[in-house]
Amino acid sequence: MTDSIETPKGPAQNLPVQNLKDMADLVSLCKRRGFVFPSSEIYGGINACWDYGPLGIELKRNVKERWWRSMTDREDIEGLDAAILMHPKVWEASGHVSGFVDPLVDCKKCKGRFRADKLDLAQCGEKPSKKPGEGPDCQLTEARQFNLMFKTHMGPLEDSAAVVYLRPETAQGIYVNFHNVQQSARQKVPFGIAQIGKAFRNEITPGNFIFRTREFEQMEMQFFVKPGTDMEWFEKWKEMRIQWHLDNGIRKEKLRFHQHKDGELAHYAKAAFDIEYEFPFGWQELEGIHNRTDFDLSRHQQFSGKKLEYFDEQAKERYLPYIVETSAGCDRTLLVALADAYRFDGDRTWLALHPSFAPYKVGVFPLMKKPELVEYTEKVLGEVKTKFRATTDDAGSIGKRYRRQDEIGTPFGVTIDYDTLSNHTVTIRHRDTMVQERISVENLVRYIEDQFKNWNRV
RNA sequence: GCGGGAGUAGCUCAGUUGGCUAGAGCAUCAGCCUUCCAAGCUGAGGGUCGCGGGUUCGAGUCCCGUCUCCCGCUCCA
Repeated sequence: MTDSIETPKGPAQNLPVQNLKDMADLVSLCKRRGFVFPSSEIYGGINACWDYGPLGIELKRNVKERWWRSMTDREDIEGLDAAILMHPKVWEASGHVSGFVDPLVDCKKCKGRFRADKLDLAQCGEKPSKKPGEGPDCQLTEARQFNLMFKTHMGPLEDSAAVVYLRPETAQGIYVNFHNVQQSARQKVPFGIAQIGKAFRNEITPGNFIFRTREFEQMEMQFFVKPGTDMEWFEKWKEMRIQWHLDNGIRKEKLRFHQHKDGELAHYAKAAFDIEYEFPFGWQELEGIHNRTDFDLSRHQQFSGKKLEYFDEQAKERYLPYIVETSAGCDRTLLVALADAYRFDGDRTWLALHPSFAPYKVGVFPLMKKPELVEYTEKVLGEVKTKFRATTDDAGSIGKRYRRQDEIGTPFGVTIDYDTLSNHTVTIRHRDTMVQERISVENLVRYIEDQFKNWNRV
């Protein structure tokens, strides 16, 4: 900017920057600063349930907004918000009633737990050369069924006829609305339907903070394509999805694809890739891209008795579209944003969040708590707020206030001092570099806008 | 569900062989000081010591029960 007047001395710090090593540090920061709290904490908490606090919900809304725009800004994608409670037959058709059940056995000797239907692939905890149950000391329990769907009752009477499930995935809401959306939005195949919503799974072992919880939010997009073009679209969406994460500022070396081999493929999938992120607790799935073929539509066609075929006017042919699915965990995307942004240089902790994720974009402060400076601060804050979510703080030293904002990932600090009163310039401080510049109040908003446009993760 | 670990302030902990009104640091809040990078000064708020029972003149401390959380074991958003 041409109106840059001077660059005051930055702090003489050149400490090596560390990234997140221990999830406990992030959990602690999240609680301390109001991103994520343990659910029902005053009652001792409840396993693997978490509440989003004031900053957490802003971050989450930003994640969802960015995903939603990336999808529905496209002419060939429509939005949807289906109900969590669906007709019970949906889950029979989807295969969840019969297939979403894991029979498990425990070994009392080696304390291992195995899937009863996959004992052949497992090994005894004490004698790896043997299969569970075949070692000398194995003491396997009876197989027990774990259905991963939450069940409840529709209506006040707990009559078995009225059993309904909390949806274990949002995708089915899209499939059953395929015709409604296609016709009302006058879409032609290929096109997609995007949805963000809660899903519920009675996981056997949840954990790792908000990584695996029993109640979670998915961001799913189901793309309906002509059979035969499915693999082409599959490849396209794979690339687009990983690019999205890169555009969010996630470090490239922390992301990778994991291809599902034949044994790993879900019952519905012809091809599947996971986008994995390297968390402190290892490489874990962040998003899945699946070629679900016509499995879902054909099953719903079969179970509902309703034709779900699409008539292609141009080719004059009728077919059941294939589906390419992109299914991202909202909470996981948020966790990746936080985990990837965590920085510590031995002294200062900050979140190098992408500006579009940051709960606050700007903090505006009086250099000191003096009436004339506070007054001017209010004025600037009001101006900045017309364009960005912004906050202020006048408690403690200016350095302390910078640190507070660093910890919650606010990209810019703007400070009003006595010179501001006479020449209407302010100091603007960059979160990641701590570099300061002097610019005029007049150009402040435009300057920040430009910075965001050309944002590069440090 | 099984095994292991842990519950004292928002966080990290101290609390003697059972014994004064349960403490400290950090954090928070109020004020002071400070013209640009935390940790300066004064003060304040905050705990039925996870919960229930028992032993005792007296329990954070001993005994019994119970709950919850954390870490592993199969989970694919």
